[in-house]
Amino acid sequence: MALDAKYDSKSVEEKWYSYWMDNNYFHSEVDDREAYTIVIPPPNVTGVLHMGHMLNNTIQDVLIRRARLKGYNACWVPGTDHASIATEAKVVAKLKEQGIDKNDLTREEFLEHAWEWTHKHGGIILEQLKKLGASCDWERTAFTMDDNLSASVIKVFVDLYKKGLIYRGYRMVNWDPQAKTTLSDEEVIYEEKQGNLYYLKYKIEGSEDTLTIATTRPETIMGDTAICINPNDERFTHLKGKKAIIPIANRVIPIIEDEYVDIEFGTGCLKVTPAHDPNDKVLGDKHNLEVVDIFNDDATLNSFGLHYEGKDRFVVRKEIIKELEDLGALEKTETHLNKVGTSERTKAVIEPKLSDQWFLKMEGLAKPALDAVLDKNVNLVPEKFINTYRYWMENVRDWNISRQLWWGHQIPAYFYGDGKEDFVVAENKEEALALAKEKTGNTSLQEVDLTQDPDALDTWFSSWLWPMSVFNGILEPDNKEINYYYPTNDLVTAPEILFFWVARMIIAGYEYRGEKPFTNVYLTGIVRDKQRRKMSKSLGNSPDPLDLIDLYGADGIRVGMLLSSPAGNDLMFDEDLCKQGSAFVNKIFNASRLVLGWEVDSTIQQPEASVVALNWYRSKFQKALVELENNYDKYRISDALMTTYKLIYDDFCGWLLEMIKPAYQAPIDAKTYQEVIEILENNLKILHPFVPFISEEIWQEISDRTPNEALIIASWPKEASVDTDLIKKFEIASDVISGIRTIRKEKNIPFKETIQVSILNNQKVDATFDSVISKMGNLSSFEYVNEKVEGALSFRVKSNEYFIPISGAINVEEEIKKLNEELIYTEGFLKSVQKKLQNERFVNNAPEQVIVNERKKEADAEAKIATLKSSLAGLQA
RNA sequence: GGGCGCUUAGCUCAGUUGGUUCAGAGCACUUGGUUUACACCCAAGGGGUCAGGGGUUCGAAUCCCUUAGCGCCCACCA
Repeated sequence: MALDAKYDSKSVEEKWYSYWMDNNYFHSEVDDREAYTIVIPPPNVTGVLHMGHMLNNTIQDVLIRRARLKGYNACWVPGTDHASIATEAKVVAKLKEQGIDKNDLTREEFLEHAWEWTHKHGGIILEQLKKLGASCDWERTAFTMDDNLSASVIKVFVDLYKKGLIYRGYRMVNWDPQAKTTLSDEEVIYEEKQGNLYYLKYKIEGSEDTLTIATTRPETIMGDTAICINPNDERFTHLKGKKAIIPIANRVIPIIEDEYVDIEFGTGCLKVTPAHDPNDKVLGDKHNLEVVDIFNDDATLNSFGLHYEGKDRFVVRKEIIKELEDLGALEKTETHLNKVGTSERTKAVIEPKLSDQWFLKMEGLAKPALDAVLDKNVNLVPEKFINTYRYWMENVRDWNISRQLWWGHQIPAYFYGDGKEDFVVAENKEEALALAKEKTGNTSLQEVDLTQDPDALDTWFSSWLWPMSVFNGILEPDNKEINYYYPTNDLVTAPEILFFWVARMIIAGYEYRGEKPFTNVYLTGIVRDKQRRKMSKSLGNSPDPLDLIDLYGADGIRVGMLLSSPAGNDLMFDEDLCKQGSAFVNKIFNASRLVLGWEVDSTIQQPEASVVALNWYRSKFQKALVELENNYDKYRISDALMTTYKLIYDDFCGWLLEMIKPAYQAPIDAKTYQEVIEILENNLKILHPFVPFISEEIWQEISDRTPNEALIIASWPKEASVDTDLIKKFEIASDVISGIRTIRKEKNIPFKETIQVSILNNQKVDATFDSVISKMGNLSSFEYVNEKVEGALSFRVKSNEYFIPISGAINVEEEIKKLNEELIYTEGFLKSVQKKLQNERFVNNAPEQVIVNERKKEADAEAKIATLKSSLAGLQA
């Protein structure tokens, strides 16, 4: 049973992934075990894997694999999101390349193209996840536009409408002029941009006076319907009741008064453009102002823009300033830093726009979801996000859920007339017709008289149902799957979508099942490059994950990603971490190769050193197991990995294997071999969540396994007691070994040359690891003596003194100097401890345990000083 | 403008309710080592006045105040 000399990640990873798939280990069915469920944050159906997905899905796979080993019925549901606006934008762009304009297509034709695109590119990302080792239940792969998921969305819409929570309203919304759709507030990203503040002069009607207003948007003057001043502003008392004339347009508008105006800002005069600014809209409503919309859907000016008609808003801004300047209406221009809203998807500058849209009332819905997090029924990890979540929930505004897009779930509202209220909401046209007849009393209405609202729903209006809809829990709320798998356990996602998605899933969960959708939310950080820049396609600083997998192996990348990614902290991705990851994999491989290469001889007695070494390692393993449990409980995945890493690298490879290793080409005794194999198997179990491929490979090399015995479905190591005493004793032994090594190094004694070591006998010396010290130090003898060995090199561990007799090798001067330094330090240390103990307030106030420890330190230091002094005396004699 | 968080070794980060180890880890670095599983290795070692200042305390990286720098979220000041 020999392993190849070199670990070949590629063939190993392909082999075991197929094996796992063939044996259906990833698939979960309802059974008697406790369920452990994760639903994937569904990536865009036409997206490709990026580093963020790598991090995110590695964490999910670690959690799901560990749960599987711990005996849970682990179910990780994969799937994709139709990503309405993003996908539609891609399809529109692709059609444009082919010379096709979306506007020339019917909805049906466009959707055909979109589906074609989806079928062609859809699911690539899921195939990529398989390369990473993701153990998703692929039989459950869902898509937000699958029939039952779509039906769930429509059912929920109709239900919320019936409950009076969804309404249609004419409101100021965020308009994306590139995608030509509205967006929710969350889809608008505010960016600070250096712009200008323009001071424009408006003439006062019937006089030669002017007033000056400050604006960042001079191109909207054609939409002005008032000038507003603060009634308390004495500078403008003379303007009250007057009218102003818009330059260029020469339209007369009233000067109104409102305390909303900040006297300090700009000139204290504000132009009011109700169609293009949310604040101005509020003012307009209050003062009954006219609303003049000067933009087309693509943010070019319409006929109200006069001679600027058809030109883009930013072009007009430049041109109109020139014209105003020529007219003498531009007083001055100042630079001004302002926040510009841009579309999350298209990056276009958002235009506030008045239009009829569908909204969901959020306030009442948000309450249980807020409480759930505040009461820790849903845990956010790290907790710092609770505040952010709370603030958002407490100030949540109605959600604009309609999009002027075709790709998505079409809103189930049917119009039968031109009036604003001439519609009904129903799950299908048939029901709609019945409702319309009832509502209008017009029994002659036909299906052809009904026109479905052309708008689609916001993507997040389907993904907020995801944890329920993937188990068909909306359409069949009592089916056994939803009852079994819901609520899910952990959700692993990015903080960027805390509001978009996480908060809304919690809301939907309580509304539709009266129960949270998940118990824990692990929020990952953003993957950045070494210069702290966010990894993005446009910057070109993001490596292709598949290239990385080729280079370092999936196991290596997983380790690399996890090594430095505490929850909520950004991850500075560095390929060196992947190198470290693959080095670790290599280490595991080689250590296993060593063990599995040993020839067993059942006639050999088990050496004493092996007995104690194995006992010691089992205790270290148990200690690590406890630590792991603690790390996992707190979702400290990188700490869990580090605990495992150090156990394997240092304790298993560095110490245990060296301690039990037979001489070169010599066989090993059967008992030690059997025990080390058991240990190796336990190691593989705790390694498996992090490095699933190499661990399965070694597991299967150890012996022939049936499919029921694969590592992926093995059981987590049993907990046992930790012998802390043994661990402490070993620490002393390893210090002794280090002491011997140091002297070997200083005196240039090669390891192959055996040496003698003596130890000054005292009651405190413990002999448990003597055999190990002998072996690891390559000692010819390890003797207990009752007197100092004259003329030998010495070193001390705790209050024990060790001697290595080497003829003529001692530099007495140097030794004395060294001992003196150590003595001075120890005496100083003792003094500080004693000072503390003599301080009454310390003794009275400090807890018992602290004082006991201080006394122990005192005693140890005193003993050490005595040893040092006697050594010095010996040398000086 | 409001809120939250961060600042500990060259880098990335631990440091639980103030008290076991003159502050820890991994990586990087320095020195030495290769016929013995692995140079993707082994051994040894250097490196921090815990951002600055002040305070509370017997005792502060940890609690309080303050200054500076950085980051994130939210918000309709033209």
